[in-house]
Amino acid sequence: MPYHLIVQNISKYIRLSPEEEAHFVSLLGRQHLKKKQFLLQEGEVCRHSAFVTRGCLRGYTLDSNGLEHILQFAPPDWWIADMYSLLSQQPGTLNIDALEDSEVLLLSKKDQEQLYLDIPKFERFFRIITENSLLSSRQRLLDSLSLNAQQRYEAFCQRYPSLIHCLPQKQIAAYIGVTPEFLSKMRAELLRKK
Amino acid sequence: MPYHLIVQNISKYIRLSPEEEAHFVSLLGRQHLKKKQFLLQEGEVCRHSAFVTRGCLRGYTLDSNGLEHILQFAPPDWWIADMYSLLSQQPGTLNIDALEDSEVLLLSKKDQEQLYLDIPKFERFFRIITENSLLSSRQRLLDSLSLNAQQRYEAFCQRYPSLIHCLPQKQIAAYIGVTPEFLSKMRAELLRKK
DNA sequence: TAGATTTCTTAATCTAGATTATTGGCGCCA
DNA sequence: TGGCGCCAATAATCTAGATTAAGAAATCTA
Repeated sequence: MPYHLIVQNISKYIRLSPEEEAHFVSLLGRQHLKKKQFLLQEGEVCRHSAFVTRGCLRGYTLDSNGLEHILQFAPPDWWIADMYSLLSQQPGTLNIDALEDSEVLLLSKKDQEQLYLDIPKFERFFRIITENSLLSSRQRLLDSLSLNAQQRYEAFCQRYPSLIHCLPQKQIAAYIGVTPEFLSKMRAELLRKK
Repeated sequence: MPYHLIVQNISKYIRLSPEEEAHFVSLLGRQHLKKKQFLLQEGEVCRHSAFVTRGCLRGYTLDSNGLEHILQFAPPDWWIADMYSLLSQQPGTLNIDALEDSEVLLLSKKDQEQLYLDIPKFERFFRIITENSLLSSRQRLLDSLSLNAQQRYEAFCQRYPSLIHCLPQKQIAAYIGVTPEFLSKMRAELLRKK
């Protein structure tokens, strides 16, 4: 059963009766993704929120030069979606793919809207996780405005300690906003200091 | 009466009965701010959400070199707070001050929590405005990762057309993340092209 | 197992934007 | 009326990080 993780995730913020819990779980789809497989591609309309139960996904965009800019990594116990596209139901700009073989649970936009009406506690749940996302997004924006590349790398290491070793460096470089060459140089300098 | 603006803001997302509306309005405090006056300073605990009815506020942090980094401008009809501090009730890092003489309506954290219990529709309201904040925060993060200074300036002009003329250039420079000197140079180049 | 593909490193060169300094304009107010 | 403080413009110099290139190492694939 891959459901205990999501049930536990929700119970951090709201308390569901067994029936409510069963109803919620019945709405969830399940999808396996192979490494490099897309959950969502630029230009598509995002129709689901995804909750990761295994593996690791990433959300990124391509700029006009074809460079990848990573908005978010999603290891297990995290939610991921193209929020803009999900909310507006317009074609989005986010690509979401799997960095390794992964499994996600899917909640459709339609079911989510209905859930707000059937079990209003879910308004609270999604309000709180949206607040948390907002906090981390703002913190990252501040980091990108006020820290240099080395400080951003250190911040990344603190925030995602589990990912440093399992992720290829070019992914980390794209996340902190430098070229892989420059990250390599920084790492060499950090090593030399110790 | 400064209340019609906030009532109208809320009615975009939820429908309140006259009694609910009156109750909500009765919770609001009112504060006038002179130009340069602080609503909140670094190190304080943020105890209110503020809704701007007149003037313009800004939220910014100071980095280790004393440089200002502007997270948000808040013209009338916008909400502003140090979300991190408001949610955690820990001392925050945000400074919020008035760029011109302004008026805000204040909703205390305590009243906001109680409002969620008394009128659950407010869960929905704040979920939606938090979602919208998240969208704009992510978009700005992407801009800062993928656009150069000139493109960020153009994006700013599109997003805050009303502010371009009433704000001193150093505020705009701090927002888009360049020095005032460089903004001046870019503006000169843009003029030359036309 | 070889060959192909991707990842990481190092190094030389280049550039967007920072830093520092100087100037002039403009409002403020004693 | 003049002096003071703030703001914007310009220009010279400097630097963090990009770009380009090339080789070594690791991983995939047949």
